[in-house]
Amino acid sequence: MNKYRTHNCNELRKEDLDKNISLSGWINKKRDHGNLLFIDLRDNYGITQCIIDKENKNFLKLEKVQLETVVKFEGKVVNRSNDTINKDIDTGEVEVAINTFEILGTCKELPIPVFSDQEYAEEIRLRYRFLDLRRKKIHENIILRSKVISYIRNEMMKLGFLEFQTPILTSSSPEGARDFLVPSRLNPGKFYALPQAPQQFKQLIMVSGFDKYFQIAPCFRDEDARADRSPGEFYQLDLEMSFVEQEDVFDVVEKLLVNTFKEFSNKKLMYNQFPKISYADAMLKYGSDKPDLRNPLIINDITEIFTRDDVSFEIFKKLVKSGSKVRCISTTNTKDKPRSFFDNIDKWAKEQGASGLAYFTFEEKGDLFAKGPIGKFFSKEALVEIMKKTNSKVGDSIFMACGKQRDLEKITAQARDKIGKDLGLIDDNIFAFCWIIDYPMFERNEETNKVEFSHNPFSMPQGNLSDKDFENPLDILAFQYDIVCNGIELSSGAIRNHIPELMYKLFSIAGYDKKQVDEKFSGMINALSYGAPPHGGIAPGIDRIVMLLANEKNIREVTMFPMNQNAQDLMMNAPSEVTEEQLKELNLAYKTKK
RNA sequence: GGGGGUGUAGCUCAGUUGGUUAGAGCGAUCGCCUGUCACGCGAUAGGUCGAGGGUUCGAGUCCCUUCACUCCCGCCA
Repeated sequence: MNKYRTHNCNELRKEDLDKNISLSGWINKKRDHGNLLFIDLRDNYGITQCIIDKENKNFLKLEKVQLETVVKFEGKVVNRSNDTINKDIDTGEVEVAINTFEILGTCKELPIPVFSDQEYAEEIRLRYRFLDLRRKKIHENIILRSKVISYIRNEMMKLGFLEFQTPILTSSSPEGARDFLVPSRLNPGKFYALPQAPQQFKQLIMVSGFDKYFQIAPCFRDEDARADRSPGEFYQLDLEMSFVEQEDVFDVVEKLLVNTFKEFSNKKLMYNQFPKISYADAMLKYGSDKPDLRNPLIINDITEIFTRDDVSFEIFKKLVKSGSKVRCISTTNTKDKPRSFFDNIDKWAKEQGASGLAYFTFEEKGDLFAKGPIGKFFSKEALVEIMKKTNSKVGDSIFMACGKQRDLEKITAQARDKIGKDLGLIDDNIFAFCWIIDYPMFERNEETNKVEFSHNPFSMPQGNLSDKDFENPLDILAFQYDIVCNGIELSSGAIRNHIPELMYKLFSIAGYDKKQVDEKFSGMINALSYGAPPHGGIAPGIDRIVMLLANEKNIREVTMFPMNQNAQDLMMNAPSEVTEEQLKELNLAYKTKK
């Protein structure tokens, strides 16, 4: 028999009445009636009410024991009278009459209570993460994460994928995020990098003939944190398949995600087959390549309106003449919204650094007219044209902004979210997935004016490219795709370029000559020239999937031991200083910043 | 690197126009209480008001600087 327990704290039922049992766990809560003491004993599995009274010689000692002390109780399972049954816990029909107890682990005064629904400052939660993790909600989130990962792993194996580990110490790559570097003791002056993703390795696995690979892969990027982005490390379901086209990858991932989300959430899926939206369409209609499709609002381009003679909104007309565009959002039946609704949105837009959002409402009093501060600048005919372009009717309102394309996309995308939320148009009980496809291969860096890879340099360009196509590299599309859910980017992937000559060509457009490519990507480019299968894959973010399933807005709520915004682990005290000897051994010296 | 928010007891927070000794709930300690499940009742302890400087007869409150945490922008192929 186990020394500590015969049952866990969620096991005892009516059938166990009169049994002599032992339980071990944490003292979750005490209710001390002076001569009668109730103790809720908690472990990973649940809670059992235990009871002792003054007749027992241990009563006075137990009365003094602190919350969160780890104890072992020996006692008898006894019945609860009908009026004292607790339906909120699984063991609520019985309780344990304590005979003896033993303290297994003492507990000092708590810096944060474990038994409480209160919110606490993150700093203290992270410092005492082991206490925080005892609390119900986050404890369940972490268990959910474990179950989701097991489920995914199981599904992947059923689909014929093999799981492989790839190196954590690898080489720095010139593209992408900032690397975490690790000095090499045996190779002075040289550094490993932690992988931003096992990108090259998974392609090499395909070249090695393994056909279908997956891994719950740690990825390391030294970039600043956000609510949905941990600093340091995160996990991806990294997968890659040989002899596939884009649609084959879509099939696998779509089924996997639909099954996973149906298994672990009661929320409805808006689409069982994810709609496919081209990058260009997404940028126009949603101003973003991660649109929240729960939000029905759509952005329209009405630049043309401002070239008409019967429109006299001179500020916009002038800007349009010098190359700016005008885009708008139409809201349904908002004519009765108070003035403050419109002004708040305009004010909000100014706070976002835009020049504001102009607005008016289509109204009819015998004749069609636009109500609002700028309504008078539009003729009836112009209004009809706007209604046509935006699919609006009388009673609807138009919010518009004017600017350079990129700024305009940004502010209208934010405005779409803001107005959608303000109008209550977003159903929180829905998951709306979509694919974003047809990403451009290259984009122009606005600062340097250089052509750069817009996403992954290893992606396969679309079409049979002739030399002529390379004269306009910005027009080349890639077999590159993202999955988005409720406005959160869940993953990105691509069909890879497995043809070395084509790879050199594309890299040359981004300003890398053959020698540089050979140096930087030696492992890959070399491998591709020894018989590489066509292949492609994707890498859904595990943390964000669990975040959506757990209905959390912050990734730290589904991460066991996260770092804070400054990439510090407050519990383990990382990063920390190292000794002179350690630095010397690594041939390192550092300069103080000043 | 930049912008916003927050910082008062171990924890969560209140603190009016600048005005006497800075409060509450939970937790801790002590006492009372035999059916609670957020048990109840009474008492006690617990504070460099994030830090530094300034204005003022007087600063938790106003001003400046700075630190920490957080959200956002940049960044994140």
